Amino acid sequence: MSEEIHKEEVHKLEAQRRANRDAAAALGLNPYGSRVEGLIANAAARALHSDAADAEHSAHGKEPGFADPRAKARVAGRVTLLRDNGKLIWLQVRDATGDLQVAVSQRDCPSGFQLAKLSDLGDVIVAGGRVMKTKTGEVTIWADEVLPGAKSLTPPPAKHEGLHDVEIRYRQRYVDLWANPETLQVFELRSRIVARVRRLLEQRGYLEVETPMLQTLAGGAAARPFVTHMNALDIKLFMRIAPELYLKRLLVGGMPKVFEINRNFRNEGLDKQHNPEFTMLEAYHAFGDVETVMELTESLVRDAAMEVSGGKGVLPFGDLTIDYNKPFRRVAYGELFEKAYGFPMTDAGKSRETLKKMRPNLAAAIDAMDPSLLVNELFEEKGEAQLDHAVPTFITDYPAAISPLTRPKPSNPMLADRADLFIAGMEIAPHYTELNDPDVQEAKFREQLKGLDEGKNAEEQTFRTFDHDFIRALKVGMPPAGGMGLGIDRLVMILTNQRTIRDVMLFPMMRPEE
RNA sequence: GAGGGCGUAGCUCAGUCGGUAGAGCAGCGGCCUUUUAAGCCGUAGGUCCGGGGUUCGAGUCCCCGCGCCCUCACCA
Repeated sequence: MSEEIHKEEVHKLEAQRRANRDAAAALGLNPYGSRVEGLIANAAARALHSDAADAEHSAHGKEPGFADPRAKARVAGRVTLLRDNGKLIWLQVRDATGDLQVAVSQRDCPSGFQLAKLSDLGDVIVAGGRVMKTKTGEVTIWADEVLPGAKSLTPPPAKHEGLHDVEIRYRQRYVDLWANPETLQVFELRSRIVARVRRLLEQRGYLEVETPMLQTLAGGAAARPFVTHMNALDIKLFMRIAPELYLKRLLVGGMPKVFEINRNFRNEGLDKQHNPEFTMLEAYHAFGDVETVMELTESLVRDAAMEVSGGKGVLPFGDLTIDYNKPFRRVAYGELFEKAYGFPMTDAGKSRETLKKMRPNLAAAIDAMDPSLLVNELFEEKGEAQLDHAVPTFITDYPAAISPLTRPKPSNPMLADRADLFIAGMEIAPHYTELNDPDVQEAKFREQLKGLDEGKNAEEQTFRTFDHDFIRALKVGMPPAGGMGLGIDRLVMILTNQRTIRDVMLFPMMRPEE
């Protein structure tokens, strides 16, 4: 590409920045910087300020042989404000810990002053000098050095507005992160939440493992997988939809407590709570049951809430104030059902009538429907709505008929040993007493496959397959176990008060540009 | 998948009834050594998302398309 053609296409604002960059280079400075020793964060530099040292400097600064007691600091960041007063330039420099003012005086720092004159908003610079306070009380580095970090050829978003355009925020997260400090804060919290979850699991003796993300069969959940191909073996592969069946194999092998925090991939729609790749914690506890893992989840969520709230355990989510200190509420599925409809879910006749009234055009289909399925239709319509969104709540005792991969309750085989945690109306974690009888599991697999012959499309046929190796593993003998799955993205949403999953994912799925 | 909203300067946004394209910030030139959304003087900047149509005339009205957002539906 010829230089002239290239220049013709360059936006005027970029051309001006290129000219400033080249002028800095002409001063003998590398506009893209190099290694710098002794950098500290802006927050740390700010903390070095001392009023006493300032006072001593103003009292005796002009005396010969004066030893300046003010701390020195060297910081680096983006230029977010730039006020040129002629022979004194004020800069605001932003790093991950916040903004800090830097003053560059022509008299006190002639070489840095030359560079400051050539700086543009958005440039990365390094500044060092004494930490002092201006007469208006702003902690400031009075520069004795200014060095280039990286030239920004791109004009930044409006300095006080920040970047509003959500599409640019997601597509160019690198701009969003520095231009909108709230964005960086969410992802710092996310990192701390995940670290805290991991630490608690380790403290409780869970071993962190990594199981295949590329699988020859995509099992462990009912979802459409992404399909890919492996050249070396010339085989079809699936991106995993869940790690469940591999983690259970590890229980068979004798690992007593395992967990994995990693990505799942589901080839389904996108909305405020769904992204095609998302992060899931799954944990399994041999010789535990649904109660064991409910207690685990409650501890994990409370612990993470403490981390985010600075120990208070109370956090806002939209209009709600959610208190994580109290024991999470537990409500039986049947209880919510009865509260919503005024009759027990065992009353199949009334259930059928009620559903027909709600969906008069589907009356024929409803007549043919299995009672437990129509109960669940009704439940999803009004049952979950009975929950208080401000109170973290486990829904327990799901009907066994809608929980095919869960053990029935020993005390009542119509109910399943399953509980789902809801916070703010969002389902964030299911819990199960896991099935470990190979014959029962095999029968469930066959039942799932059978349903496919009627009505389901060919695409679904291709990925609903029978996992023979998993049955083989269960035949070796898997201890009884409790298992749970926690949607990390949704947990982060709730704890950081973000309304959409995209705001807690650094690079959410977007349609490609052009 | 259905419905609705949005797309205008680098950024944030106005744009009335269809009548020559606007502001603030950023930029450029000038002045200024304690500014705080610095100030003052001057100045430049547009594929109005793309394509077609109606009209004497379209940012504005109509049609098609693209992207994003919202609501609903689908989805263990």
